[in-house]
This record gives sequence, C-alpha cells and structure tokens, in this order.
Amino acid sequence: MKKQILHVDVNNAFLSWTAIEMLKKGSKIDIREIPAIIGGDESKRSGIVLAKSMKAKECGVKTAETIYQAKIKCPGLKVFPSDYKIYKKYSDNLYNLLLQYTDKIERFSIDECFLDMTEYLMKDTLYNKAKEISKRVKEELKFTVNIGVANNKLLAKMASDFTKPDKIHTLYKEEIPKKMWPLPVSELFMLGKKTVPKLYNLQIKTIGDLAHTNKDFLEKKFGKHGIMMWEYSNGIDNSEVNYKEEKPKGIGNSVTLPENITNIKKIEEILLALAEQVTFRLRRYNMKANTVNVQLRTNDFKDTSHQGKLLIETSTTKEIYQKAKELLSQMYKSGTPIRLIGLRVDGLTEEGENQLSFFKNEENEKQEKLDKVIDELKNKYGYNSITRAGKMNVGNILKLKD
DNA sequence: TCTGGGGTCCTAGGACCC
DNA sequence: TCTGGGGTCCTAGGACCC
Repeated sequence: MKKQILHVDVNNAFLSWTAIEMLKKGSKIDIREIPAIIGGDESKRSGIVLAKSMKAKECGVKTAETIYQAKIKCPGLKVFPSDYKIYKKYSDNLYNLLLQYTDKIERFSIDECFLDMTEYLMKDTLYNKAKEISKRVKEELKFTVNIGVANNKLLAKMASDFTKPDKIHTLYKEEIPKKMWPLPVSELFMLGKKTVPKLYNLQIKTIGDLAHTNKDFLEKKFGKHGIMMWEYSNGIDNSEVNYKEEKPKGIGNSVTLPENITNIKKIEEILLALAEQVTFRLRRYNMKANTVNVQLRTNDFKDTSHQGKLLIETSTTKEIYQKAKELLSQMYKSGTPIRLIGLRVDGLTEEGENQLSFFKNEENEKQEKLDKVIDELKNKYGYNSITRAGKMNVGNILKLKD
C-alpha cells in the first residue's frame, strides 16, 4: 500500500517563535517584518546566523554565515539571541496539535515533523489534511509552516522545501521530472558542500542529471552514499516514519571559548564542567555509557578527538571526568592554542541492563549517591545552583542552561 | 569574512583472532 | 622464509543534517 506522508516544517522557526514571544511581552515590533536574525554572540566567538527574517533573506543573508558578514550585506540588521527553552515550548505546541491528526509522528528536529497519515485519511485527501493543518497552526499557534505532501518521506521533505513561506506542495511520483529534476543537485537532501563540487566535476549539475547517471558508476565513486543519492534523485525512499520515542545513542556537549587557551589545567576545569553537564543529561535518561570522547579544536580550526572505552559502563561525573582527563593527556600537545573543547559519551545502555553491576564497589556507590543528591538540587533550584569546587572559575565561560 | 552546538552514520586502517 | 583470507572490534576523522 502506498504511504501517505506529510512533512511539516516551521518557517523561520527560531525567528518566528522569538517574534511571537516578544509580541506577547508587549513588543511594538514584529521582527518577522524587519531585517532581523537570530544569532549567536560575537564577543564569545559564536557569532553565526541561526535564523533570518524574509527581509534579511532578501538582502542575501544566509543561515550559518557569520553575523559580521550578514551585517555587511544588510546594514541596519537587528540581531536577537536564541532561547531554546522557548523553542521547545513552541515545538511541543506544534507536536500536540499534529497529534490530533495521527499518532505516527516523527520529530525530525525541533521544527520539523514527518506524519504518517496512511491510516488516518478516511474520505479526505492528503492534500486537504495538509490545508487544514496549515490553517489551524496559523490561527491557533500564530506562526506559519510549509507542508510537503507525498508518498514517502524523502519526497515530502523535498516538497516542503520548495517555495516558502506558508505553502503546501505536493511531490508525487509523476511530478518528479517537472518539480524536482530541474533543481540544482545541491538541493537534494544529504548532498552537502563536499559532494556537490565532485558531482559538478562529473558534469552532474541538476537532480535530473543525477537521476540519469548510472547507479553502479555512482556506487564505485561514492560507495553507499552513491547508491543513496541515486535513489533519492529518483524519488526512491522506503524508510518508515519513526514515531517511537528513541533513546539517544550518544550525548555530548562542547564549548567555543571566548579566548584560546593553552593551559592544561584550564582545559581540565572545562572538561569537568562538561562532564557534569553530560552526565547530568545521561542520568536524566537513566542511562550509562561505556565510551568517552574528548574533542579539541585548535585556533586554525583543526579538530582532533580521542576516545576510550571504560571497563564498566558508568554515569558518574567523576569516572567520566577521569577518563576524559586521561584522554586529554594523551592527545594534548603542550602549548597548542585551543578554541573549542568537547566531551561526549557513547555506547549508551539503559540502567538495569548493565551486566556487570556486581562489580560495584563502595567508592562507586558513594559517587552515584553524590551525583543523585546534586541532580536533585539542580532539578529543584536550577542547573547552576550547585557547582563543584574544581570548576568555580569556569562557570561563567560555559553558559549552562537550567 | 572568521567561522555554534547538537546529533547520526560511514569509512579506512590497525589490531587481533582463527 | 616471505607471506592467505576472513572476520570482528576499535579508533580517528569526516560528511551530513537541523
């Protein structure tokens, strides 16, 4: 049976949501109507564009470029900070509205959902459902969405990306040659800035060119990725809408430092803060990790990482931090200016499925109890209400969220 | 120009085993 | 001496997404 899929994509999500929040608080201006962006903080060296208004887009402002660059293109551009707490709230509002149409919803990101409507159409058409959803979101939630209407996820996603904002597009099989093939290959999902130039060198410039390229040739050139791009360009995608809540496979946090650092003790302090943050999230999922990964970015934007396995999976701040410190000492070349430090844990298992729990010793149990007490305080009074002695002086570098 | 932060998946090469 | 073939696991790095 043919799948009936919708892809719902919030238009300029962060900017729209910030605009609504500002209006609610009495702001006289709607930042959707002026050249404006949501951006990072240039003084913290994280000054990139996260979202832009239509007026900013008309100036040529692009997502992920530097704010500096955006201001050159668009003098008088207004910059507003992001607030993930607010975004989560609006994202949940959208999800709850969509739940009234199907329970088979995949939250693809904070502002995108796939809906499997196959069993929920009755007499109505998929397109009419899209119209109804679009109208209700606008009226009830005060922002607009693009909706892609198709028979698989890939085509629905491509369709929602056509023209914006507040549009519904279909992309059925017979529409592929007319609607998708003329587009530049760079528009195809999963073709990024490394692959596109390679395709251009092969004279593959449009999605249609790619669709008509020999599949085996692409496989030889690009491996699995080659097969995937051929299938996508021909509108082939058999993946299911993954509506079940998934546990994460890894959890990581990283920070770009306001200034480069070369002092290993300082790096360790930041690793401790990151270990606290990462394990706090890990414990919230009731999970443990068996692999620790430390990432460093140097001043010239070179990334290096080292990972190591733990003998026994853990979720304690202390053990993760100790492993991280060990990895750091293996990889850090004294005197190298460091721009970014990251810590992530992988190999996650749910609490209770750990086979080696009888290895628990007194020290470990003591740490687990300590972490639990700290977590409860953080949950009650906010993440920054309690902090470890070792990282007191880095608390203001890491902007940790409550 | 001066470049975020959170993820997932893939690949190549090395270690090790039979 | 002069070198297989297959398999698994691990790691570092990279590509891509939003």
